[in-house]
Amino acid sequence: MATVMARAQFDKDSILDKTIMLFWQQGYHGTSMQDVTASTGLKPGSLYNSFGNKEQLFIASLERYAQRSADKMKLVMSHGTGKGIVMLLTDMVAARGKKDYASCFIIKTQLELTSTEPKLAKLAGDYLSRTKAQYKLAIASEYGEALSEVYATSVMMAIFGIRVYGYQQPNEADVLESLRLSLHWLPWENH
Amino acid sequence: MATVMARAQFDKDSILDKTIMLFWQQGYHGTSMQDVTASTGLKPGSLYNSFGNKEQLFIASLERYAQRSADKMKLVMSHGTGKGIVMLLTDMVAARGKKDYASCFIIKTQLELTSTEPKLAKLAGDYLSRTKAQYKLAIASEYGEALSEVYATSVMMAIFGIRVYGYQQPNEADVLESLRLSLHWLPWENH
DNA sequence: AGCAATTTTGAACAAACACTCAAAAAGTTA
DNA sequence: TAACTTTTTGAGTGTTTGTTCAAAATTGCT
Repeated sequence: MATVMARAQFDKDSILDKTIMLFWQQGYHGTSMQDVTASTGLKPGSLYNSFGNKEQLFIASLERYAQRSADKMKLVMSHGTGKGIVMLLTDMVAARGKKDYASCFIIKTQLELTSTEPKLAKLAGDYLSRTKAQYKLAIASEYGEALSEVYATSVMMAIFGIRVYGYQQPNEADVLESLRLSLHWLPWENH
Repeated sequence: MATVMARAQFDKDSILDKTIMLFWQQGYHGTSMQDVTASTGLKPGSLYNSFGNKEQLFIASLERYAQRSADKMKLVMSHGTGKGIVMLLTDMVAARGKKDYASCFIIKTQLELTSTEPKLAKLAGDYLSRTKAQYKLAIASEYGEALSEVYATSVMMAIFGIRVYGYQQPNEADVLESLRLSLHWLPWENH
């Protein structure tokens, strides 16, 4: 069986990076496949030939985004659990100021699609569960098993708080001070 | 000028209560006007004659929801600021367990529509700002002006955390314990 | 160069969308 | 009851939606 085939003329990953931005900012129902063809330059036929349909394209986008988040978390946490969490939270607080701020793609998916696209929402929920499990594991090794569940819960809730509160453009120092108060067990830098 | 007119055969508010449920659960883009006619029993003509268009119907729904939230907050806080906040947060944690849990309509609106329907997202953002301002005012009178900004920020972030984390169906006791730790200055009941 | 497989094209599709409107029905006053 | 106004009806508007497909172009291999 000869392996004779023509290669695609575009890079799937760079297409996904563009659809991530669309779905992330506009949501699943708020993004049309024509938005996608306009943004990527792909014709409908190529798009469907490569990615199947809208749902599968969304799943591929979400997976790529989640993988990147997980990679970043792993990298930062290698500096130590407490220090790593402080760095991650600080980064999230800083991201809030940027223009076109769009919270977190996974969180937005969970909120938007729980009722209308439960299959996609479950995907998002699973990513969030896995993230929490990773935090718990890391926290357990540095702060002990007993506290790890409640501490991991606190971290997750703090992340959700930051990501949603970001839209309000609150004072950065106030948010950081609030986090310092809430997560007093983390090794915040003295200021 | 004689006031001669036929009265509507339905109650606007009870129609709005039904559209609130639709928009709240499915979002703006995820809800079609046909969903609305199916759910309310109204024919398209009646619907448009009474509420204008989809955007205006959504605004009316959001306003009614926000008014109810504000009323409840005012009522509960009349028992005292600290006690009131504890009661509100405890209620939110309890709501998380119910089936068809759908976070908070206002928060979901902010996340879904910031990019595609900025006018509607701004409405939601304004409600959240007003809510925070009320918390700050109440906190200032019981805990002092100096702490009120950071404490109010903490409360808002805790609310966002609870409302999003609710989808994960976490252990209720863990969430409450995490809140007790984070908002240690509130008068939590001993347990 | 020539063949076979894949990819690209873009016009076209049915379904769903937000919304309209002329005619019929119903309500209010006199 | 009659006159007047508003409301209800539901088929129908044009547009946008997600998706398809036969034909053309491109690619890899011999």
